[in-house]
Amino acid sequence: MKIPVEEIKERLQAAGLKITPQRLAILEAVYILDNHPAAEQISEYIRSAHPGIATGTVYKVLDVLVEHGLIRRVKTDRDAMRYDGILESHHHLYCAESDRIEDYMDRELDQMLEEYFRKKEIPGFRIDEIKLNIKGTFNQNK
Amino acid sequence: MKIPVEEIKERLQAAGLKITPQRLAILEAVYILDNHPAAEQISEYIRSAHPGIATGTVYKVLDVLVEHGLIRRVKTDRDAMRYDGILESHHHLYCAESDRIEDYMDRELDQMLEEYFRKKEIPGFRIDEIKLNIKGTFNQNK
DNA sequence: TCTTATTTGAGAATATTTCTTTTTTAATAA
DNA sequence: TTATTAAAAAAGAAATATTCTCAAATAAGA
Repeated sequence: MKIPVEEIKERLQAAGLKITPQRLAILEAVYILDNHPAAEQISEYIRSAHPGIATGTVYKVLDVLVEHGLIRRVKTDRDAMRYDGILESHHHLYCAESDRIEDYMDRELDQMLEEYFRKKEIPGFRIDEIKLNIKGTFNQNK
Repeated sequence: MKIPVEEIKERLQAAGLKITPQRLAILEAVYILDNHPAAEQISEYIRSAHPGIATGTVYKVLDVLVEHGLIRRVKTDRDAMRYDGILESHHHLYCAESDRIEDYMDRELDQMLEEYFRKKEIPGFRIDEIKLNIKGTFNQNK
C-alpha cells in the first residue's frame, strides 16, 4: 500500500500533529510494510531506510500515531504488538500456525452485533467499539 | 481467587506438566493476583514472595502454562500482555481510561455468532474460536 | 525571522527473551 | 522404599526489545 507523501502530510496535519521527517518516514513504513508489521519490523525497516532516526523515536512516534488514530494496534496471542494502517472498523482473522493476520470486514456482522447490544445492555458499561478476534487456520498458506 | 495447592497440582498434572515449586508458585500467583495481571506484576509478586525464583523462569513458566491451556493471554490495546486464570470461553470488556479489564460471558451471544458463521463462511479460513474485545467505559469505577 | 511548545536523539533504565549449564522431577528398577 | 537415570525444568547470564529521561534541535505560528 503505497501512499503519496502529500497525502501522509495531510493526514498528520488533520490529526493536529506537527509534520516531521521522522513521522513521515514511520507512517509511510507502516503503510509500505502492510500486513500488520511488528514494532520491531518497523524499527528495523527505518534503521535501514533512514539510519538517522533513533530507535526510541520509532516507538515514540508509533505511540503518538496510535494515540491520534492514524494507525491502530493489533495484538496476537503469541507475540508482540503489531500495527495496522487500515482504519475502517474491521476484525481480524488470526492463524497461530502461520502467524498470519488478515483483516476481516463484515458490515452485516457489525449490524447484528450492534443490534444485539442495543437490546441487551451490559450493566455499568458503555460500549464504544467491538472487535472480533477470530482464531483459526488458513486453508492454503498462499 | 484462592485455590488450594492440591488443586493446582492436579491441574498441572492433568496438563501433563511436571510439578515444580516454581510452577506452583507462579500459577498460584496468577490466581491470587486475579483481574488480569501483567507479566511484570506477576514477576514482581514472585520476586517478593519467592525470591529464589529467577525472573526468566517466570516468563518461561507463563509461556508453558499458556501453551498447555492452564492460563490465557489477554491483550489490551495500550500495554503489555496480561494473563487470565479463567479458562471458560469468555470475552473482555476493556476500559482504556481506567485500564481495567473485566470478563464478559454471554452464552446467547456465542450462540448467535456460532450460527452466523455456520451460515456465512469465511473463504479459506476455518474458525476455531471467536473472542470479542469490547472497548468502552465503566460508569462507576468501583 | 523570532519565539515557544513540541519533538528528537542518545543513552540509561526496564522488560522480555534466549541460551547454556546445572538441577530437579518422576518413572523405573532394585 | 530407596537408588538410578533420562527427560524436563530452572538458574544464571547475556542478548533483545521497549520505555524513559533530558538536553538539544526543530516545526509552525506570530
